Amino acid sequence: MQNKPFYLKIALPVPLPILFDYLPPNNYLEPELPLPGIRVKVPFGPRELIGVLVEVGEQVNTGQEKLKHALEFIDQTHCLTEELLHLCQWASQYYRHPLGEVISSALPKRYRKGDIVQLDEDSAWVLSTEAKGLPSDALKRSKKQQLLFQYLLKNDCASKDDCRRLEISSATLKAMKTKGLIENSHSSQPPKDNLVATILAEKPKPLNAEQAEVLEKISYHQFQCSLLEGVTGSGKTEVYMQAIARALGAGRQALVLIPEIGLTPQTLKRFHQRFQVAIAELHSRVSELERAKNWLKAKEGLARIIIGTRLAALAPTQNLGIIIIDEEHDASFKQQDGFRYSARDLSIYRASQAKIPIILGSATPALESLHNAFAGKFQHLELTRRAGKANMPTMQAVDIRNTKLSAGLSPGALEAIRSTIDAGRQALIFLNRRGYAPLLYCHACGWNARCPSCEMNFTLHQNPKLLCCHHCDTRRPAPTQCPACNHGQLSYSGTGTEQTWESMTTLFPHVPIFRIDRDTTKNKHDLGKVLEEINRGEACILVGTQMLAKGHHLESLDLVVITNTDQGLMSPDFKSIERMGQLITQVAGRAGRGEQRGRVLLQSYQPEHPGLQTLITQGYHQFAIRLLEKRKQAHLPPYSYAALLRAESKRQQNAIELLQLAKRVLNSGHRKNIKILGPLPAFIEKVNNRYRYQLQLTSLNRSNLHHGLKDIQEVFSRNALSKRTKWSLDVDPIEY
DNA sequence: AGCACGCCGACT
DNA sequence: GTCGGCGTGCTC
Repeated sequence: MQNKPFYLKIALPVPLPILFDYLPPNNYLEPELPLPGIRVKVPFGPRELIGVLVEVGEQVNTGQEKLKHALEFIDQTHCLTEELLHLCQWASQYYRHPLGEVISSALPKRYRKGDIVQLDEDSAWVLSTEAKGLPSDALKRSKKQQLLFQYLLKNDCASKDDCRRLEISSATLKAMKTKGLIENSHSSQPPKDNLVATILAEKPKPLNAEQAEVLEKISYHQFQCSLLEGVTGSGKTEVYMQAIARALGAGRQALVLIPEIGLTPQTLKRFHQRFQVAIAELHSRVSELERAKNWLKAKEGLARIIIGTRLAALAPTQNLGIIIIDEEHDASFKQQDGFRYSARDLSIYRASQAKIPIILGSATPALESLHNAFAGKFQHLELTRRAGKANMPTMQAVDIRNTKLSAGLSPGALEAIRSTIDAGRQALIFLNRRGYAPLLYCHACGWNARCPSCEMNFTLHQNPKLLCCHHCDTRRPAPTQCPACNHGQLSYSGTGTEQTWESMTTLFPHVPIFRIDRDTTKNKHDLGKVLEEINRGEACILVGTQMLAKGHHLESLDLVVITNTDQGLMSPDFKSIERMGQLITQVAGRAGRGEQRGRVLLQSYQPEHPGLQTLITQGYHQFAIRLLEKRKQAHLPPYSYAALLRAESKRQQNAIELLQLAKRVLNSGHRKNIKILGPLPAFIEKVNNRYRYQLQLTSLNRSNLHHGLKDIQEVFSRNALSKRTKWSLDVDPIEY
């Protein structure tokens, strides 16, 4: 028995920036103190909650009379590893978010509910005695059955992962089981050593000189952050995989983060084909149970590669050896609500703590990353050549001033599309606008269709004929006459994907036209199917939004037309031009991946815009250097630290007043070195009947800003208005 | 965040 | 008379 009384300091999933003190459970008589990281069930007001033990203390911060006994310890050993608990604590501080909620978002739902998750005995398939006697070509009538049969003749058993890699479906397994050819074996997998032969399922591809040089610069025995800047198609993935292989060879695990959109079956297939180690997937498409199991496999070190989206940045590991962040500039690495963390930045900190290498890869690095590379904080690695015979596409601005556009396309662009089709190749029309037209109005009285809850224009959709608000979910039937003056005809202006698609079918009646946007690819399989169809290589025209911009390999694509290039040049958000450059470069990267040189046309009303010109003539890297120079002059990130305080309320005044309060807090405190901008209305001021305002804070001194944020939170915690008004803090925002 | 408590308006 | 609107306060 313990000779001193002790108290449990517990993080609970409530939005309060404190730990709660509890007495140990009544029946707790163990001689040992409980370990931080275990889950605890506790009474909390009128309800019961699952929390995580963060500390065992001898003092309490509250009156003794308030103390309650915890109900029970759920775990025997830690649920959150020490490393992960530390990471959560750091993130809670850095992003000014309550620890309990940070921890809660690190845990899979099953764990949050207090479930005990168990791994089933790793079931593997073996041949039945009967099947062992069959001749080796016995199953030649079924390709997949034959494949597994042959595999099992050579190897004794096939695990789930093996089946997955061989692309054996559950239907095939079921069929073979019914026929009595295979059976389940509960013998656990043979322990694998770390010889390259047992890690790799296929030979690595030969590297070109650049790739080999880059790979040699990764060091494995210390913290090292490398920015791998490689043009699209330069073979970054191959570098990742070979770097991962080295970490695995040293008996360690690898964590791979990929943007939401890039996590396609094809990407996963490449990893499964290359490695014959257990791979745990962690992303929102994995079921809750499976996610909990994969999480546990990662924690136990059973999964050697953990691959997933942003949420995998908080996956537990046993002995992590390397982290890869693919497409590190991608916005999906930043959580945009609740605990607003950057999976990239969190991972960099994680790597530094674990003393391991981390690779940030992108063809279009974020300005912060480039800045860090130039400043020597990151190792800057470059891949400048496309693998194989592919060349970089040529880019060209098309002046559309005083030009008659049809379906948003200039005569020159149409001509280019026609000749691409005539040559039997494919063309992509890129426009970032779903629907038929972004504006429906009355030519007679000037009425226009507006969403009543957002005060933004409705987008006209034609099939089905609806007015849709792209900011909230409001949709309603499109009127056929003017609701204001009863004029019989309504007009529309602007062009969306639906309209472009329609015009293309009229202009090119014998050419297949594919529209690819959120409306046409509702479920995940749709996109895969269309891409498969496209990659058969026949001449066709694609009309698509951002969905098409990233990651997909389009072998026969020669021409890309970007119709509304200027969109990114006019936004008040200083980051929007950076995003525009990234998007254009990424879309352009879709073209000319085959042997044909690709061509990109950028339609613009300001073709002489210096930023656009730099991008076109000198490429993304020079474009980025130019933008960095401008940011430096304006003391904007990455040359200063930024945070955004957002407030929203049905009452406009509440949102504004709360931000004014925050402003007063900063002004009256000793936080002289924080620049305050606002309260300003958000880019879209009203969404869903709620007014949104923001206060933009920047400082040359991070700790100064940090303390300012603390002051604001401190005042808010004692303020009534802050309870009536929804507000949030965003450290290192990516959207303003 | 939840959940209880408490104080006002329009209903069977 | 009560049902339920949400403003306020508390959670070890």
